[in-house]
Amino acid sequence: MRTDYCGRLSSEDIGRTVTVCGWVAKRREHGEFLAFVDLRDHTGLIQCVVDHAHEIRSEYVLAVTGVVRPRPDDTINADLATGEIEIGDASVKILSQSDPVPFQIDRAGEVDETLRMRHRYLDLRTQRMQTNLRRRAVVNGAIRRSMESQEFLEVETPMLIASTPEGARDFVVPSRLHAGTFYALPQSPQLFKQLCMVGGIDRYYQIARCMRDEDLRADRQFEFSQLDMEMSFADGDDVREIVSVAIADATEVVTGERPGLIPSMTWLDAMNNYGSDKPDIRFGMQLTELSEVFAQTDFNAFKAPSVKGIRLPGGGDTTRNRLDQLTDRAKGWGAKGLVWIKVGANGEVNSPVAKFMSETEIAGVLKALDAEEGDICFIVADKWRRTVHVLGLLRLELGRPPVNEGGYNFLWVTDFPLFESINEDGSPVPAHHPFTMPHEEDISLLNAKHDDPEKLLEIRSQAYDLVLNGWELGSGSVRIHKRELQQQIFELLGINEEEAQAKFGFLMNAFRYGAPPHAGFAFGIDRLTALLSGEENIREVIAFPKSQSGSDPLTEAPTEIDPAQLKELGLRLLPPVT
RNA sequence: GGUCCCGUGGUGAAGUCUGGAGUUCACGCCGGCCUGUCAAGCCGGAGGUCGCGGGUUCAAAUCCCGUCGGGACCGCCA
Repeated sequence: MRTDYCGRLSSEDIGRTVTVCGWVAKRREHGEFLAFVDLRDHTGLIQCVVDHAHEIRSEYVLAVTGVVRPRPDDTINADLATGEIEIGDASVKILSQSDPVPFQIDRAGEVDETLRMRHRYLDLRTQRMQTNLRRRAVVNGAIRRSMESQEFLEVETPMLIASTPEGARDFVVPSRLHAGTFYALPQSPQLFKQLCMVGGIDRYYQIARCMRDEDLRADRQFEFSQLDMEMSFADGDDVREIVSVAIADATEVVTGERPGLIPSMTWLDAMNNYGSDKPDIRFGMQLTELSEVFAQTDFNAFKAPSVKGIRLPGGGDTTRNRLDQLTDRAKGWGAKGLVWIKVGANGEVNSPVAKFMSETEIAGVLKALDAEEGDICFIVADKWRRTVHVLGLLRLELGRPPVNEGGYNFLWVTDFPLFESINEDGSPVPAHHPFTMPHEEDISLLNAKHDDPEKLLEIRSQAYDLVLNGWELGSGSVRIHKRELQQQIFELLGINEEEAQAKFGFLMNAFRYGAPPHAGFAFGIDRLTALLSGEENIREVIAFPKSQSGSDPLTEAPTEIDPAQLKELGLRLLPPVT
C-alpha cells in the first residue's frame, strides 16, 4: 500500500514514483485545477500537488501516488524538512473520511488539556506526542540494553498480590473464587524482588508498572513505570554505580551527551542547605543558618530552635501585595510567619519588623546572606524541620527555573534517616520501608528506644534517592537480610512477631533459608522521560493518562459496574454518603 | 482534608473588577472566486443555555451562595 514515509522523502528520491499514506494536515486550493495537500504521517509532512481536491478535507486519510519532483526554485519552503520537493501529478485515494476535528492538530498546544484528553487519539497525532512517546520508547530500550549488558535478568512479578497496610493506599481487586477477600495491585515489586534474591537470581530488573491510590500531581499518576532492580552481594555504592550507568545510557540516547559522574549529598546537607530531600541544584538561593545571629535576640519570634534565611537577588522591588501573598503561603506551609528585609543603599533596610531587631542583628543577617543593595531576604524561625521545609518551598517558589532550563542536574541524596518521626506511643515511623538497613555505625543506637526515643531519629539508614532538577526520580536501599535484625526493627516499629508473621511472614520465612546480602533501587521512567523531554507534566509522556481527579476523560473511567458483577464478587454497595 | 487559578459559538482569547441588547478579534467550518501556495488570498455565510443550579436586582457572562469539570500546590505519596 505504501512505498515511502512522508517525512523521509528527499531530493534523492526525485524521479521516483511513490505512494505515501497519511492524514491531510492542510489543503490549499487554487481554483479547480490546482491544489496543494500537505500529507502527514509520524515522520513528517510532504506537499502533494493535485489537480482536483474539492472532496478532500482536513484529517482525511489518503493514499497518494505520484512522482517526486523538485519544487520550482522560488517555492522552496525552508521551514519544512521536505520543503525542496513535492509529489507531483498526484492521484489520491481516499481511505477514510473525517468529521471536522474538535481542535486543529497543529494547534493542540493551545487548547484546553481536557479537550486533548477527551480526544487523545487526535492529540497523539501531534508532533509533540509523537516525539514524546517515541522518546519514551527509546529511553525504555536504552535502559533494557543497559541492564542486560550489566547482566541483570528481567523477571516479571505478579500484578495481583496481597495487600500490606504499610506505605501508600492500595488499589484493590475483589476475588471471585474467594468471596470477601481481595488482591492488591503492586505499589512496587519490592517484596518479590527480594524473594528473587533469596532465589538466587543474583541480578534482577524489570520495567514495572506500579499502582498507588494517592492524590495525583504533575509528576504523579495512579499508575507509573519504574526501572526496578535488585542485586545480591552488593552494597549501596554498587547499586548506585549500576543505576548511574543505566541513567547515563538513557540520557545519552536522548540528548547525545553522556552525563558525568553524579554528585552525592547527604540528606542532612540537602535539608539544611535546600530545605528539601530532593534539592533542585540548578540554582543557588541556599538556606543560610542565622541561629548564631539571633542567639541573644529580644525578638520573640526569633527565639526558636532554628532560624534560617534565604536571599532573592534583586528582589527588592517585590510588591507589598506579593509579599503578603508569600506570607500567606508560608503560613499555609506551616510557618508562624515570614519575615522579609529589603536592602537599600548604605545598609539601610526596609522591614516591618526592623524595629524588633538590633542593628547588630540586621547587619549579621545581611552579612550571613551576602545581601546587597536591591536584594530581599526572607527569614523563618521555628523548629528545624518546619524552618527548612518552609524556606525550601519558598526557595522553589521564588527561584525555580522553568523545567527545560539549566541542563540535567542529577544528584544522589544519601544517608536518609531510618525513621522520620516518633509516634505518640514512642515507636518510630520508618522513613523508607521497614526492610531498610540502618547505617552500620548507627546500629548500636537501635537500643535507644527506652531511654531516649528522640535518639532514634539520628539513626541513618543505607537508603538513597536519585534526584534530577528537583524531582525525585527514584529511591533504593540496602536491605536487611538477617531475621534477627529485621525482627528487632519490627519490634521497634511496634509490630509484634505475630503481626510481622501475618504481614511479611513469607519474606521472614524466606530469610530462614540463606538470604544473600542485597540492595536495590527503582526510578520512575515517566519522570525521567518528561524531564528529558522538557515537559513539566508526566501526562505529556503518557499515551492515556488520568486527570488530577483520577478519571479518564476519554473512557470516562472509573465507571459503575453491573449489579450482577457485584453479586458474583460477593460485594454490596453502601448507600452514597450524604 | 485544605489553599489558589480557570470554565464565553467547534477552538483560542477579550469582555467580568465598575451589572445595561450575545458584543469583538483570530483560527476552524460551510458556499463562491482563484494555476505555485505553504498561517495561501479575496468575497459571503452559518454557528453561543457565557459549565450547571439557586439568590440579589427593574436588569446578571459580570455581584453573592452552592455545585460540577479541569489545572497548580500543601497534606498524602513506607
